[in-house]
Amino acid sequence: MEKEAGRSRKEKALATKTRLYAAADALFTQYGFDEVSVDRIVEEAGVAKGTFYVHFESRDSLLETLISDFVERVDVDYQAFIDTFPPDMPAADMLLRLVEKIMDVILNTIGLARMKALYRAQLANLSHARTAVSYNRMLYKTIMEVLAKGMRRGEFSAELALESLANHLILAMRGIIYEWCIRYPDLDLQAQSQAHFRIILRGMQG
Amino acid sequence: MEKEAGRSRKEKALATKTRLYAAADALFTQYGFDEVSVDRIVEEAGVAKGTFYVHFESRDSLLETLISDFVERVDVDYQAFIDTFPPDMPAADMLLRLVEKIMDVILNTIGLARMKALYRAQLANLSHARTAVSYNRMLYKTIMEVLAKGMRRGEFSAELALESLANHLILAMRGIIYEWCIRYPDLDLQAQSQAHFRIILRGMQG
DNA sequence: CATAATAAATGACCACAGTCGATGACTATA
DNA sequence: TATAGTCATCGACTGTGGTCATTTATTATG
Repeated sequence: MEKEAGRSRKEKALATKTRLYAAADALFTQYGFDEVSVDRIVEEAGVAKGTFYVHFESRDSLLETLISDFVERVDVDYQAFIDTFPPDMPAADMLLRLVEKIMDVILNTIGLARMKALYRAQLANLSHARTAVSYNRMLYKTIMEVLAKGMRRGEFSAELALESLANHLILAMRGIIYEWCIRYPDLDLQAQSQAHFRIILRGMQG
Repeated sequence: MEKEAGRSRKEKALATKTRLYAAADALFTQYGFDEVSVDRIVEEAGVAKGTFYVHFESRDSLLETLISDFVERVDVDYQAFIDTFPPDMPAADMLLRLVEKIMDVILNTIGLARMKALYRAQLANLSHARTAVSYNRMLYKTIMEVLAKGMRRGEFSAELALESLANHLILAMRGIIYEWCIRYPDLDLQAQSQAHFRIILRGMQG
């Protein structure tokens, strides 16, 4: 009885959270991100406003979760993408192609509005530790793999640690994307990212 | 009469705007940035709320202006700082020292809160074209100068245009600062920026 | 000088994010 | 079964950024 009943209570709570999540997801997709209020979400989910804040820290944090989930789902493709390259392709070239692919996804699937909202939410966050790092762990892993391959072939300077290199690349990507967000439409994301990464990869080579 | 009277009207308007600006500046400095509401600002300035929006597009835009002005005032130093270097110092070293100085100012003078607020405001902006680019024109000019010196000495690859190089450096700086903002306190701004710029500058060398 | 045009200033108003004490359905214990 | 405790839920409430029709003071025109 203890477990049965206990689960039932938590189950209901989880169901409520899921309803809120689903409602928000649907509304955000249908309308913009700035167009959907918490009031509208709770109305759609059929719960009171206070309930929202039982399950989510804030509107921004829900937004962050939604987008992170979305991005994570997309991220899975990258590994498969890398596997289509000829094995003798230089790691630097692989990374350039990977960056091109990522920017393509950002341009055509994620979009400016979502990206801006995500970056803004992350800046608003006070307890970011988890989210900011984890939302593209998959990507990080993929980059590491390519770097390791290049390292084995002696394509990169041995002075720098693998993780350090990966961090620099991720950091650079975020930098370019941020710049794109605040300068749109004056910055060509593809051209700029390719040029920037060519410089960075050159600087990493042995 | 036309000019006299006309000026009088605009003078009053300007005086009101200045009062708002000064009140906001004082309040923002005294309390945090997130702690000061428009209501509080207009109360301090002794005007109605609507008046605020006659003179400023939004709270964020005022914030942006305030911080930009602050940053611009600080920027002036950089030129003088550069001039203290021995003339034969490699341009790359100069830039590394410059970056160190800038990050020092960000860490010890501007601070995390202001920086976060600025970056968030820029992401919220819809008509960014001017601000985002202009708020560190002085810095841009300084970097260009150092780059030009290095270029003349053949320290950088001739393939890349001067402006393009400067843009990459500015972009990288913003990227690191953004990363610092969202990962604080897990990221050492000085160490990370030095390492990152070493890579980039290496990638730019001929 | 009277009157029309202009634009700065106003403050009631709105929608919104987020809070918190109250409520009552469920669970654990006797 | 009775009782005490817990916790998801509620919704009225607060403070916020931003709007807008209206008022008020100044300038241009007859």
